[in-house]
Amino acid sequence: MDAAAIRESFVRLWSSLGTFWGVPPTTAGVFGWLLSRSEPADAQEIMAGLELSRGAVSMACRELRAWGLVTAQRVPGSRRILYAPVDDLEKIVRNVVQIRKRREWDPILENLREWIPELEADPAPENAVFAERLRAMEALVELADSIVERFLKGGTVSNLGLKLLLGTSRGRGEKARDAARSRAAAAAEP
Amino acid sequence: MDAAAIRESFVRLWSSLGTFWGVPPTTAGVFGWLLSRSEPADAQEIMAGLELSRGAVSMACRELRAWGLVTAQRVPGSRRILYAPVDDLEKIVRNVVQIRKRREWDPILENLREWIPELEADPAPENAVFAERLRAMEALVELADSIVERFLKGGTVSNLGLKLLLGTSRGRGEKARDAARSRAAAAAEP
DNA sequence: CACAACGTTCAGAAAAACTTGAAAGTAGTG
DNA sequence: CACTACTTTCAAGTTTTTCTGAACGTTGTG
Repeated sequence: MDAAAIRESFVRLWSSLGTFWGVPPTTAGVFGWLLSRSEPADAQEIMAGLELSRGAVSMACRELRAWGLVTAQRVPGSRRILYAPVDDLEKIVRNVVQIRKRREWDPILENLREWIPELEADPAPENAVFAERLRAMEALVELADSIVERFLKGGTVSNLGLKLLLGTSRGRGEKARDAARSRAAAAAEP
Repeated sequence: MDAAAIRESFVRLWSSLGTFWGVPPTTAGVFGWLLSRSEPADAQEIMAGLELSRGAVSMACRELRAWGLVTAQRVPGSRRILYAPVDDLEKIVRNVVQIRKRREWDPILENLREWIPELEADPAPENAVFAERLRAMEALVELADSIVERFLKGGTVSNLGLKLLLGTSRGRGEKARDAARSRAAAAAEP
């Protein structure tokens, strides 16, 4: 498989990954395509490279800018805009996590906090189990929330990772992963 | 808002959450509906409760069983099957994470490991940036992988959470979250 | 064995999500 | 200001995903 084929597969993979972080495949594909190139590209190049319509490219780039995943720069003396991918992976993860948290987790927590007292006020016994489950859920979401919050505010990914990796009890047949782990930790903290 | 209305909103919320963990809304809705009840239910009740077709209920329940989120139990002396939601949140999270990891992350890692050496073998200089990005990505995915692996194999959620919460540097204006955190930690380790 | 009571399957309908392309907007230029 | 070179928008079309329902399979019963 040569470089061109790898690039193509990579873009395909990245496109299909879109669902995972909540954007349409084309949008994710544009980001992947940008990542696979060493230079920024303008809309026409993206159109040509991915066989997309002008409109699709425009919308994908807008979305990517909104996620903080690409930067746009105007070429002086022209209306052309060059798009470059943000390639700091940590920043990418942070942006995605932050936006999804706001969009998805925060509303959940709000709902739970509103529902639980109302359910508890209702004396019907068949609600007890439901209320209890909601309470457990609230606790878990709050916990997850504070972990994510801490990640967003502060520590680096590798920091976070190392804490977890080294701080927890060992000796459960983990040897196989040690090599990968060290490589990962070293590379993630450049 | 009375209990019935809360139940309804909860099911709606849970349905919309389906995308988040990778199942169709109806499937997620069935799980939410089961969670909102204190007793197991059979297919007919689910059909009636959610206005779904027989087929949809059957498929949703199969899927939920495959994810390890509901248990099925036959009523003795009848063909009827009662479905009960697994309500151990930690188990739920673990199952979802495990399945998604297998389906989505593992293939990514395999691809990266295959592509990187091939790209490095290609002398064309415009591949250097791409290769470098793939390496960074590999490192991050491997790190994430080992964290997830550890979570799947071992520590409890609250364990994991506490390690992170208490082990990392403090003093960045975190006071506001302390209350929520303690409640969460206490409730998650019953 | 035949019938009743359920569960399962899957081709096709319905709905949702995505993309296109043509029209409209805007910045540079002579 | 008129013209060109771009980008943005959005209604309509296309593709993908999800749901339905009728036909089929199984288990229990008399």
